[in-house]
Amino acid sequence: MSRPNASIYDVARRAGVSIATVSRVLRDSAVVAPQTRDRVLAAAQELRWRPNALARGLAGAHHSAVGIVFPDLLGSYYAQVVLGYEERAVADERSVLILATHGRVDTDDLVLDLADRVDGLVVMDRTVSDDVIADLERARTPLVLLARPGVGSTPAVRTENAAAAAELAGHLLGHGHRRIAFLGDPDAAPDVDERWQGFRRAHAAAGLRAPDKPVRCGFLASDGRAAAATLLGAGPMPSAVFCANDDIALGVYAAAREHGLSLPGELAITGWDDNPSASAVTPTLTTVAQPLRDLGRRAGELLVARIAGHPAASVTLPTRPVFRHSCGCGDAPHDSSLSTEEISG
Amino acid sequence: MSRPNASIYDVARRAGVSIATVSRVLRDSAVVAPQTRDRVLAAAQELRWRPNALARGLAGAHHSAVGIVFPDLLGSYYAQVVLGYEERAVADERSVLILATHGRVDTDDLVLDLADRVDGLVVMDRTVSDDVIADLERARTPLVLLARPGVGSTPAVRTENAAAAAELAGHLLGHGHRRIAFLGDPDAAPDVDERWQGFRRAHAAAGLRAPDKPVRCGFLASDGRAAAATLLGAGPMPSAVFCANDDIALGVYAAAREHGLSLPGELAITGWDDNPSASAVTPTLTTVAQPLRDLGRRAGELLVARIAGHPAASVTLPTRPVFRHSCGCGDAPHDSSLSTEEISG
DNA sequence: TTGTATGCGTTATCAC
DNA sequence: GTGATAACGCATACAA
Repeated sequence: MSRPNASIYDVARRAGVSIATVSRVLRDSAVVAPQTRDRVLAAAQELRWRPNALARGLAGAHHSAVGIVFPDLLGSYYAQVVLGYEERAVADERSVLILATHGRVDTDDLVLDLADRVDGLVVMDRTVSDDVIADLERARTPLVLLARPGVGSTPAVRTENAAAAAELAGHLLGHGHRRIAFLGDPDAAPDVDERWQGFRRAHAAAGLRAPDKPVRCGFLASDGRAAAATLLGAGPMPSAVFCANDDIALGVYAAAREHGLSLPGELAITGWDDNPSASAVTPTLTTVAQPLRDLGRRAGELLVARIAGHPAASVTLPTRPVFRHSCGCGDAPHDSSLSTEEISG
Repeated sequence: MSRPNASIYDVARRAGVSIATVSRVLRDSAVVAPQTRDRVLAAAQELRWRPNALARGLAGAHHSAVGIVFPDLLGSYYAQVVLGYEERAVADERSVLILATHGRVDTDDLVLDLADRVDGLVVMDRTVSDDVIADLERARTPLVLLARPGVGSTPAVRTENAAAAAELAGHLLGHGHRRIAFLGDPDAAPDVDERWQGFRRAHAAAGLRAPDKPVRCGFLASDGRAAAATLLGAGPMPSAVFCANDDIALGVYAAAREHGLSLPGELAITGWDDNPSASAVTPTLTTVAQPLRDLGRRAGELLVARIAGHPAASVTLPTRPVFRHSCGCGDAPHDSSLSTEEISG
């Protein structure tokens, strides 16, 4: 709204046509005589006219924009997902509005406001209350859930967690580990909860007893470091640590070194995400790769489809354990095959 | 645009008042009789009415939104800055639109489109051509530059680079290093260029000869790793590596280990940014801390001021070298004082 | 204190 | 092919 700019009327006048014609050439809809078209284009150019997005939206009943709500951008996870989403949205000629909830509590109103400015919305994790989700659905706002289970008829885009977690935990168990700590907060995100479930399932499948509860901590390296410091400082030491993500795992590396523990000999460690740094640290980190960028992209795709009125079904993207050195594997790290095929429905 | 919703007319009718009155209570502007106000509020509630953002913007000639253009969100840098910006914008009741340029070349049009949907714009690095910057200024779009020099009367928010780089390089020189490689691409970002200048200045000040040119590489750990692999594989080995950011430095750690080099004994390393992982790796990384979140916040602040019509001057935020172990310092890491006071103008 | 009327800059439905 | 003109939903002078 910075330009006290030319309007469609000015262009029409200068080109000697009506605004209807200007609108037509602008959207190259309908048939316009080539020479008329050229005159309009020339006039628009000379006046440096750019159609007003607000007016266009009001008249056309659409924003040409989509939104996404996420907790924050710390760590490598959200940034990648958001980037994939943005890419898809822009490819569809839509602007993307973001809303980070941080630790804010008054989030509901912000989300509702955001919803008023877009044609559709992607909501990650548990950033938005189920009440608001329901309100939005009731108001017919096209919605796609990301990294959280679908509710009602709202589709969700997710990555597979439980099976991969079970495979990874089973692998650790196979290495002979009998005291494996789980670092991460199942209540912090649905994904973590599913990893925790898979972790327990692997123990059960092996006829072993999993720890009663996880060692709860945040998603950052500093969180993992603090949690590990406590863990390693008291009580019976675990021989392995299953971390909810790579950042946490990296924090555990630091804590383990401070305790003079050799890795993976005295402490095996696994992460999740396959960060760029996962393959750069020593020992290289055994983790689970997941298509973060695609995750965002698919969410954008589903949303665009819903906006167009097409039905959209939930999708679960496959994940893949990547065995490197930190779990105790030797010099021949190998990748597992996909833990799951892509699932629709 | 999902709700075939109630309009201000519906609310007015239901409350038995005119739309002007509804508008008044909505913005609680002017004086409205308490009981009238209550009736309107009740009607709005019952109809679940939410004012149309497009219509509001069109009538009021503003978007209540701001935008930001950045290259991507990889690494820890941009994400933090964007987060700070978003926070500030939302505090001002503005939505934030993002545009990542990735490697795209047709960026100019996207930026112009974005500009049509916001009240003001922040542009990072060299994501936008100077031509477009000029166009935007000419069109009176409030603009703030971020992590790049100001142009004309457009204010910029930056962090100090040259002095801190000189201090850091001088420190390395003080440790006795005589072959220090610079890893990073001065052409990739103005900040990197200034670090390169400071790096050279320190050599000159010590009467020593700096390398003729930098070892150019991208911003990611993988880039640093590849560059370091080449560097360490051929020619005379440097005894220290000055990296343009922490991610690059982490990549160098990996390459150094593959070459069997002990750190920092056989190779000293410094980074930039003070990532969360900088203090978690072994040896802890000597780097330069800069207030990323504030950087974004200040940009938002300046932009909001400009939008309000206030004059806004450029700002340079202070940075601070953090000496840890990777540069060869012993067990008593210490922080330097601020490299600069905050500078306005 | 409240209502009337007009403008904001498009799109789209009609005629011509 | 092109031109009037009515929405679109709200804000706001101007009246009352």
